[in-house]
Order: sequence, then structure tokens, then C-alpha cells
Amino acid sequence: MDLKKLIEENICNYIFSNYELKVSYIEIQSTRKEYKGDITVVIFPLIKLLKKSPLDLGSEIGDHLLSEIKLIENYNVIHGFLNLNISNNYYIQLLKKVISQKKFGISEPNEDSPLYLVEFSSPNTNKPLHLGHIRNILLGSAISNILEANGKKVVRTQIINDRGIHICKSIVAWQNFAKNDTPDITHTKGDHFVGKYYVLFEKIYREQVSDLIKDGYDKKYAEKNASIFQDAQNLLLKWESGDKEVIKLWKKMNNWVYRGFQQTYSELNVHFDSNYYESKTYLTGKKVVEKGVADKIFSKKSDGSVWVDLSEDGLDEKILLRSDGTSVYITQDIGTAILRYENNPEMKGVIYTVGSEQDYHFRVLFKILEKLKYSWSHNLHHLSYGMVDLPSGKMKSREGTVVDADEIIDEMKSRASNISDELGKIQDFTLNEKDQLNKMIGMGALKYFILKVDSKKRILFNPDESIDFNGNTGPFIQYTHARIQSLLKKGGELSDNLNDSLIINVKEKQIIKKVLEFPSVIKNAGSNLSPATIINYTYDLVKDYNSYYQSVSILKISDKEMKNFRMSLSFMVARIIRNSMNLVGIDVPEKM
RNA sequence: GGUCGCGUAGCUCAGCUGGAUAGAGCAUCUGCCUUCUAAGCAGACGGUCAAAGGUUCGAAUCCUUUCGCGAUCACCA
Repeated sequence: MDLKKLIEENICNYIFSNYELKVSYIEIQSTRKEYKGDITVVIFPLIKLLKKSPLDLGSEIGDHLLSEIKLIENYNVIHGFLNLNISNNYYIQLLKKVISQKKFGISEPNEDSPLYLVEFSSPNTNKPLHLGHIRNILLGSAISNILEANGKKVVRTQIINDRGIHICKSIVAWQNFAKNDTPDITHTKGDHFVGKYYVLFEKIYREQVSDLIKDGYDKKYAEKNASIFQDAQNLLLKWESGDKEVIKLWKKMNNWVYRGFQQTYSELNVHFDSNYYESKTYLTGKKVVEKGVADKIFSKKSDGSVWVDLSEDGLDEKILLRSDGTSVYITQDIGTAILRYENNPEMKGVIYTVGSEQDYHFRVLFKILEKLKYSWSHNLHHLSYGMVDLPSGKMKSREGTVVDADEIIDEMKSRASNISDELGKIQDFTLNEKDQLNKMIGMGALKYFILKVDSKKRILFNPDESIDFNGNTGPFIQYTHARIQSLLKKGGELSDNLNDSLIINVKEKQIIKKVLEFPSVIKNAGSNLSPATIINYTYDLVKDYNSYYQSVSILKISDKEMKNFRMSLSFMVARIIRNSMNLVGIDVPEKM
């Protein structure tokens, strides 16, 4: 069925029977817009083998294909490129077929599908989410959807860093200065409430340190002995020893934070299937490491610390257990990975959505798990993404130079609302409908802005220059979808009986060809873990379609069959917009 | 210093496993709302793809070196 394969086989056979030469691969691609033709055979590689001129060989193969494959109508040769013209009705037939498949290009997981875990978000519980988290969450969530569209079962998971000195800092500040306040009383979102006390802690801590330095102590001493810092450390010790009061307090504050996070997640329209809490997993890696020592995978030094030597793999030596026997960060990650495997025995792999500053950490982690010989250890991916930078540099939560997630979400929504009001197209909407739509558009702009950039690259976000709603943006895609919906509404029923002998124009053919690429785009995005691929493809399609839409009348045309064809084509474009945008987490409206 | 990543138009970014004259958006300028939604369309302007060398029919893409930016290299997480 695949025309390109058919052509390739044909050429290979031809060369074999005429020149007794075995060629296994012929470069075949879609013809560029500027040239006449649909499919291009690159014959440069052959001219050397066969010692012929590009033009001669091109015509020779062209003539042969013309006689062998009926769908080819004519050809031309430019330089070493053989451009084949494929008949219109071939494309119309394919369109007809594709329209009948509701889930064109998208496969759904079934019982036997392999299971993957996707970890993303993974917040700390002492402060609210910021723009960097948004990038993480959008990426992880989009990848989950894309994997599902590639026929994989996915468990969306996060590890919540709910324990440690940073949480104790928030608690201490709250205890000392605002014990009677709660998020409810102050009408503050829980994560912001707790975050406020983290910032307060840092402020007072800095003051105390500089006071001590003024009194003549050196910096190191001051940092360790500031009284508020000692309070936090004492609290951590109490927490570790299981002090009931402290645990109760800790739970209370964390629950405030979780409620806040949940609100943000639901604004972003993402969800998780399972949560792991560091307070429960931070001790888990130890046993495995000790077993690894027994199996001589790891080694114990004389002071009792345990190390793994990865120098053969181009990495360094890495500590796994401290000399006092406690675990370090990577030990916990080993433990968590194994715990997840125990909870999901059919697990085939894990995708970790974590910033690129941890590239090295994950190379080490994966190598260690490989050494421990887990079946899934060869399917571990670090979905590594670049930071979101501000023009002033890095975002630093301690210094308050962050773009708050909730703030930017609100801002996007209200800007969408302002623009909607200005344009005045949705005056017949109810208040509730307007809200929904503005949320859709604002979030669409934000998600598109972040996901269209290749995940490896850093994103520069300038808070002064707001995210655009014109041009290559989410709203542009949404707008096209809405317009097609209105067109379909006005045009009446589509007939599913497409006439494939219609004479269609170049743009129409172009759009059909692009539509047909959709399944391979989804596949590609799945294997490269790249939502950006899908966005860029959709943008191209929409661009082509818009240009077509303005140049051709679709409803006001007397030829019924042509009208039906044009509407069907529009229908298909809208469906692809919807499907691909949904994969990256962007909703599309029926009207805007 | 070692390792990894990035460098494409004034700005923000595409460019698939090497293919034809390197593409979009923003910004600037010119047209198009009595015609299916102007969050749009058509066009102009804008490039030594960081630099140099190499591989070959052919390089933004692959290799080497150099430069610039960033990350990382803790008994931190």
C-alpha cells in the first residue's frame, strides 16, 4: 500500500535485473513545494554506481516507473532528482479512507501493551510551583499522552519531596511568627502560604547570620549557629526520631501544600496515577546497596562507606552509602525505582522528566540499575529539559526571582479575556462559557509557547513581553479549528461518498499529503519523546490550510461534489488539529 | 581542568536518519474586512547557519579543532 515502498522496490528490482547490482536502499522523499511533482527519488547515489549521467538515469528510471506503476502520471528530472507526479484520485481515495478512521494515526493501549512509568513535576513541599515546574509538568504530561497514542500503557507518577531541612524551615518560621494563621483564615492558597514562611525563614536567617558576623564570629560559624537555623535542625531531628507532635504539624502543613498543588494541576489539566513520597522512600535503597556489596557489584571502603566504580563506563566513582550507613540522594532513587517496579511488575521502562542539570546523575543512576541487572534497566530515559531563564538570569526561589505558576496562569487567562472582549465575537456566550473559553485560549497560548521549543533548549521568558496570541501560537491553531467548526455547521451534512475523479488544485493536494503524514509524526514524537514535533507539524498544516481557506470559496460553490470534497478536507484538518493538540494537552474550542 | 549540552535573520524559534534557491513568527514597511470568523491572508525587507579544516556527487546537519554561553563533577538534594 505504501507508495514510497512500492517505488523503492520497483527501482531496486529494475537495477538488479538490468545491471545485476543489489541496492538495498533508495532515498525517496516528498517533493519540495517549489517543484512540480509529489514524490522525489534522489538518484545521485546511483549515478556513481552505474556510471551514468543524472539526467539519463533519471529518465531511464522515470520511464520504467511510468510503465510499471499506474498511479504515476508523469515525471521530470532536475539535477539528480526524479520528481514523480502522482494522480489526484490516489490522494482523494486515501483521504476518503482516512476520514472513515476516527482515530487516524492514534493507537490505543490494550491489555498486552507494554507499561511505562512517566515521572514528572516532583515538587518540593516548601514552596509553590514556578514556571520551571510548568515546563516540566507540560512536558511530562504531553509525553504520557504521546506514549499512549503510540499504544503504550502509561502510569503518570511523581515523587514528592516532602521531607528534609527545607520543610522544617517553613515550619519553624510559621511556628514562631504566625502560629494562629492558616490558609483559610488568610485566604491564601496553601502552597503560597507555606512558601511565604520559607521566604520569611531565609530573611530572618540572613539577618541573624549578619548579626553574628557583626559580633565577630566568622561566616561559617554564624551560618551554623544562627538560632533559627538551629531550631530548624532540631525540628528535623525530632521528625527523624518520629516525634508525634512534629509529625502532626508536618502533616498539617504538607496537606495545605498538596491542596494548593492540586489546584494548579487542575488548572493545567494534568493528573497523576500514583504518588511517591520521599518520606516513605528515603530509606529504601539501602538494602539493595548492601546486597550489591555482597554480590561484589559495589565495594565497601575501610571507613564503612559504600561506592560504585563506573570508571569503565566513562563515569566516576560514586558514593552510595555514607560512612555512617545513611543513604544519599542516588541511593533513594535506586530504591524508588525498585519500589516502583515492585508496585508495577509488568513495568517495561521509566521516563524521568527532570532538568538537564541532572544529566550526569541519571547517567549514573541508569548505569547502576543496569549493573543490578533489572529487566527494565535498558528502557530508562531521562527526559532532560533546559531551564527557563529570565532576562536577568536564573530563576531563584530563595531570592524571589521566580515566575510564579499560578500568577502566570491567571495572567494568561485575563489577557485572553481582554482580547476576546475587544474582538467581541463571543457576546452570545454565557459568563461561564466565556470563562471556559478564555481559560482554553490562555492556557493554549502558555502551553504552546513552552512546548513548541525543543525540550533540550533553554527557554528565555521575558515577563515584560507577554506571550503572544498572534502568529505561531496556540490561539492561532485554536482559531483555525473554531473557524472550521463554524464552516462545517453552516455547510450542512457531509456526504461520505467522496468523488475521487474530481480535479483538485495544488494546495488541496498539498494539504492531503500533509494529512497523510500524521501517523508518522505521532510515531516519531513517541520515539523521540518530543511534543515539539507534533506542534511544528500542526502549525505547518494549519498554515497551509489557512492560506487555502482564504484563496478558495468552500461554501459558495455550485458544484456539489467539489463542495463536499472541500468540506471533507476541512473536516479532516480540524480533526487532526484536535487530535494533535489534545496530545500536547491543549484544548480546542468549537467557537471563538 | 574533565564530562555533557547549546550557538541558525534585529528578537523568539523550525529545519526528520546528509539532498534542490536555509524556513516560520515577532518587529518594520505595502496591500486585503459589503464575500464561509481579519486571533486571518498576500507581499517586501532581513542570513558568511559562531569560526576553521575534513569526509563526498552534495554539509546548518556527520568528524576534528578553536571560540562563546550554560550545566555538572560533594559522605547536598
